[in-house]
Amino acid sequence: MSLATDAADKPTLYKRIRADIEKRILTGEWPPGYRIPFEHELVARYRCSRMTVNKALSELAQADLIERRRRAGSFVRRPQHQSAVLKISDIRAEITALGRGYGYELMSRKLRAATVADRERLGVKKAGKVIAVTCRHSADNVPFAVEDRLIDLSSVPDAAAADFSREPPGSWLLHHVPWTEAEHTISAIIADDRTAEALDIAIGAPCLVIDRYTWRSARTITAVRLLYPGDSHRLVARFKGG
Amino acid sequence: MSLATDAADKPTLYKRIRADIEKRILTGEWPPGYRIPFEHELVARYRCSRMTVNKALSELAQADLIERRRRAGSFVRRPQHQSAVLKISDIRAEITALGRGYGYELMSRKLRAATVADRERLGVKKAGKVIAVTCRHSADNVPFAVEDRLIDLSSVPDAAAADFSREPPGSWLLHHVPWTEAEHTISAIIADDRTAEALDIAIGAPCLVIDRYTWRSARTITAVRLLYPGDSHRLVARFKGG
DNA sequence: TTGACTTATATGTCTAGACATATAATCGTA
DNA sequence: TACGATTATATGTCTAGACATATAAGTCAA
Repeated sequence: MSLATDAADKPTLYKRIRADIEKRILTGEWPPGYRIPFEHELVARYRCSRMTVNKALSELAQADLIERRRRAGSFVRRPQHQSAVLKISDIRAEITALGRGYGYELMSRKLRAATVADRERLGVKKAGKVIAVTCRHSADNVPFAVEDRLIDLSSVPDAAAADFSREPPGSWLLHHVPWTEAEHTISAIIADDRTAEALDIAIGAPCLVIDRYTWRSARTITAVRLLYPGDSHRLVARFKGG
Repeated sequence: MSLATDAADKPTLYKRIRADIEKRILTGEWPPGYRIPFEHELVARYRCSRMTVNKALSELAQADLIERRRRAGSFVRRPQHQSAVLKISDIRAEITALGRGYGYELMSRKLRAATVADRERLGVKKAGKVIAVTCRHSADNVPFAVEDRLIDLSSVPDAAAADFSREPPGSWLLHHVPWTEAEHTISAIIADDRTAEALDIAIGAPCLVIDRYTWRSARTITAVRLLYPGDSHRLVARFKGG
């Protein structure tokens, strides 16, 4: 179970080392917590320099497959099963990347003192000003999503000058404000009449909901709710894993 | 705009190089397509060996921030906004990680020759045997999700011996079969009567749907559809970004 | 037993070279 | 002009060292 390295081509040495270790981890031969061989042991086994095995191990550590501790060694990490990671950024980019015509429509934009509900949604305590934007994105003239967004002006004062009549707020924020953390919540709801009209679907039809909160170093930047037609839109994610 | 490196602490050199470049990319100073300095130029600028800048650039390439091309140089990549990454693995682990009591119930398990519909769903052409499993997951005795899964026995022959009466097929597969690629599709539907009964919700209530296909080196392993009560369950993802 | 000090060691970073390899650019030819 | 061969060059990988640093483990005293 350990001799055969079933590939016949010859990748570089450090990649082979990395793949060997990865396989042992993925097959469970080296379970979580297992201490993988020290660098000097791998150096002996593969007859190479330490930099070569170091590169292999560094990449495994970067991929969170192992954890490296000085003086102690390198250990197989528990797989991060419970956590879900979702990365979606910009609807305009998403649609144009699909080769479809992007359409944008500002439905309302209000600058106001934060209401209690606003403050709750943004998770801030102090009163301040916010911008509330509602808009619609479409792909090839078909409604794609409606967006309901709140921007904390005390975090993003520049946003007061943006009117979002042509550029969607998501794109604007992406280019003007670097974020450090985001949280997504996905759920499903039934379309109410207002939503149904905006998305051109029937009342009672299912909608996919994505709520996203974005922070920069513990400061809320924006909270956004995106509503997609549930039976037509699909959020596709493809990735490599282990 | 280029002198100050606002940090006062002294990280290692390659990390400083990496951070310097990353900052220029993220601020847009070096836009997508921009050719960043050659390794030998960075070597001159930072007065270090090539291996040091190579390590910095390799990590940036691994993070998909830059693309490296032999003879041509390293180029800032377009941000991968359009792509979504979703990582969900094991419902049992997910529920126990939340500190809730996990419950599992096998509703049906059938071993059969693959029907046309099965083959289509799995994306395979040859006839073969499959296992079809329907089961229910619950958290603290409340229905959490129903699972409808197809396993390709020609890819996972060992699965024939597993009866899934106690262990959910997702967990079993996770521990027995390493996968290399997965694709998720998220959508929303209205609960039909069978689903409504299994999830203990009203007919017509919204459901969150996750379809997942898993491959190992171009071979389909399994196709699974998970149905969650749309208004109660929430798929939460929190992550750091840049 | 506990706490403080010392030591051994695995990883972290770095160097100054080397050769391999893919490919952009150039040049020559049909 | 179009195509094929050559060359220059930036990256890819690797070596055999070096010193730095965090820390597990051992030592010794209170």
